[in-house]
Amino acid sequence: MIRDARVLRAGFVPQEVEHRDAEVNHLSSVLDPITNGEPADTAIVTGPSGTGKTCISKFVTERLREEVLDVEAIYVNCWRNYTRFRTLYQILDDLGATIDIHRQSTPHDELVDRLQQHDGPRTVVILDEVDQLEDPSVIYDLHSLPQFAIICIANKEEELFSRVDERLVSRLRSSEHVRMNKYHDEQLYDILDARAKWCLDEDVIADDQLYRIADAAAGDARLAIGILRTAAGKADRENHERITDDILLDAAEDIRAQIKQKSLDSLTPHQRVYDIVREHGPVGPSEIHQRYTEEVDDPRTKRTIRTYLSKMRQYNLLEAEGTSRDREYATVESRSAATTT
DNA sequence: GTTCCACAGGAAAATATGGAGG
DNA sequence: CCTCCATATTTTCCTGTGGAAC
Repeated sequence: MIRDARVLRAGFVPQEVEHRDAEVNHLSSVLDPITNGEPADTAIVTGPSGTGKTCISKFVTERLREEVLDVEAIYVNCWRNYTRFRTLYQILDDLGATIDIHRQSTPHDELVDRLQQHDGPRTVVILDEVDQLEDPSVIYDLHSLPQFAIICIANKEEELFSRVDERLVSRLRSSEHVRMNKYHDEQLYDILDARAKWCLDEDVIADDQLYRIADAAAGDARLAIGILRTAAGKADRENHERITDDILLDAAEDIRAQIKQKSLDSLTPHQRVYDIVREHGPVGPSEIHQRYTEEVDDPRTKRTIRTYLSKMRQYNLLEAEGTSRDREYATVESRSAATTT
């Protein structure tokens, strides 16, 4: 029943990108100078999750590599490589220039020097989730090297700009900016339909089911494809002829639970803090810490709890109201599968 | 207004953790 | 097993902010 499972996997780059012609062309035009061997500007791609930022960036660079012989593409996820050192190391590693770098004793500046001396083909560096970098100066490092074209991917441009210093802000403001919006339900349907045709046998899933997935995903393509993948996998394992509505419902729940669990897993065991906020409704920091201290063996200090809270805010698990003494934390209302009907 | 104080979050020092090499 | 080193986490110390009580 599943013809080609790759098509539904995360990170799959399709042959054709649906409904993103303008954005694809925009990004292509930024990289266009490379086809003549000239340096390209830095591009910034922003938009909410699941809008295809990573997808079109990879798509455009792959197409560029088909056109131009001498060009390399490097993809770095800054979420996983969130220090300046790691990011630079990752790039050098992909270039194959890390042979004699030992983490001891190699100063950061030498990594930049090493990149500068790199005289291979022109290289497009995709910095994904660049707003997760703890030290965004790595953008500056790369920005000054003409042999590297940079694509910065971030959720919100303001958050990106607020964290980099002045000189970089002014440079980034003048660079090309591709903004992505959430998909409409019909667009999402088209994407799902295309993937389903590729990956699944005919009649495994009905049109109206695809519509319902699109609806439940609320404009997030990654979520939508995840639901389809989970549903297809489950139907396959259980030897169903086709995807039933029950399976679909389960899959939608599974994916949401997975996403939340994934966020929770990346926190320390002291995530009890999250439970406290969930159980006691909107609540201020003092009360959180007080309750937390009572429930845990070796409590952390208030300052550390503040760090946890702000981390959970980043992960979209909590939201905060108020900026000073009036601040209260609450759990984020999870967009349920039944938001729209 | 003014004062007070809980709060946010940066910087740096202190401490825990992990992993390579003996 | 232990030691050493780098890295990761936590604590300490701190400044600036703005709501609340006066």
